[in-house]
Amino acid sequence: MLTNSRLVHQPHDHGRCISAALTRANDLCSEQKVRMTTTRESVLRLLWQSHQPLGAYQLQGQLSELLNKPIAPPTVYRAIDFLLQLGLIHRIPSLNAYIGCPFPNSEHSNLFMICSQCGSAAEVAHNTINSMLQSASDKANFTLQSQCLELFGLCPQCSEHREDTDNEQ
Amino acid sequence: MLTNSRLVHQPHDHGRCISAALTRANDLCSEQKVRMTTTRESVLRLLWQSHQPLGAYQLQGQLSELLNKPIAPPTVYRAIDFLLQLGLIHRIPSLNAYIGCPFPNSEHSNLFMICSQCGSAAEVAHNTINSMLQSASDKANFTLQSQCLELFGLCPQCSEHREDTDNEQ
DNA sequence: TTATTAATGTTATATTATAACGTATCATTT
DNA sequence: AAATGATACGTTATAATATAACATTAATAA
Ligand SMILES: [Zn+2]
Ligand SMILES: [Zn+2]
Ligand SMILES: [Zn+2]
Ligand SMILES: [Zn+2]
Repeated sequence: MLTNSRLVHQPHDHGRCISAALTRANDLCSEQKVRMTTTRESVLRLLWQSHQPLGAYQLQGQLSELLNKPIAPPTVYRAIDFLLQLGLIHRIPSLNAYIGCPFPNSEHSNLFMICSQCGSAAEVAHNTINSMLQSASDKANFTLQSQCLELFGLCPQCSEHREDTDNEQ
Repeated sequence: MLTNSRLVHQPHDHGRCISAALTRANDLCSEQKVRMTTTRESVLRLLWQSHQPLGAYQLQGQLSELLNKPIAPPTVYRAIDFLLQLGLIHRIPSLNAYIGCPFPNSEHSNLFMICSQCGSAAEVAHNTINSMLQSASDKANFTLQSQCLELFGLCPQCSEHREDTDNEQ
């Protein structure tokens, strides 16, 4: 099992998250002979500012501020599409939002644990779950191509707070 | 494991799917002392016309035709919200679409196998997968509240056709 | 340089969903 | 039956998310 859950839900040197992500991205771009432009890198950087998924129009606003010029939706969506293609980010459909992928190279399951309180989202690559999904598909004669798994609940931090307030009552 | 996969992907007496769904719905409504109105029942019926999820505006068009009068979006969304609340239908976020739930009473996992060819969606309630997700959440100190699992690929029928055309090449 | 491709700018519009407020319908009590 | 209160629906406007189409600019190749 591969996960960034601890990082997401605990204080950490987040600068390293960001720079690691950017390094991975640049490497992947040279490898695939595609261009990491200013717009694209900025969008990726913004998505890595926090461990919370951002919507396209949130990105638009922040990008506009960052680059100090007006940015129209297509620009944002183009950058998003590019990053999605390369597997550097994911779309979280139930939130209409996007988030950086912590392990863009490895096979993984697109399983997210999304906190309904603070909005953070941790990604988990879980081999056992993956192979169960595969075998469930096989049994149903369903040719599995891709998947999108979203778990909603309370992250470790918000769970604790919730217990605290529960106890106070 | 509970699934409507066979029904969805094989020829069957679909009238029974529809009437069973409507009966379940009416029972649930009396039980919960809420009203199954014409609009609501029509929407549910439309969602059960096929085993393919429908978008809100597709529903709007079909509802308008069925009731022979103009229907505005809020009317559709109200019916959808009502049916979602009762657990009679599900929203499939990655499609922005809605589909009838084949087993609205039982505990289940909201796992869908969605055919990218024909658009059909089968629902699967898989205890083992559910408990794995629960234990993965536990391990991460994540308080699981709800989930939404979408598998994309080819349904049995479309898989066969695909093989056929593959062989022709 | 020139041609070619790739990326971005710009305008308009499609698609999905909700807010706000008025009207009608249903159920309950008098 | 009439009055009341609650629920559902009608109507208009608008928010939020996403894409189409075409012009312009920037990077790469010939
Ligand atoms: Zn971090
Ligand atoms: Zn949280
Ligand atoms: Zn059926
Ligand atoms: Zn199919």
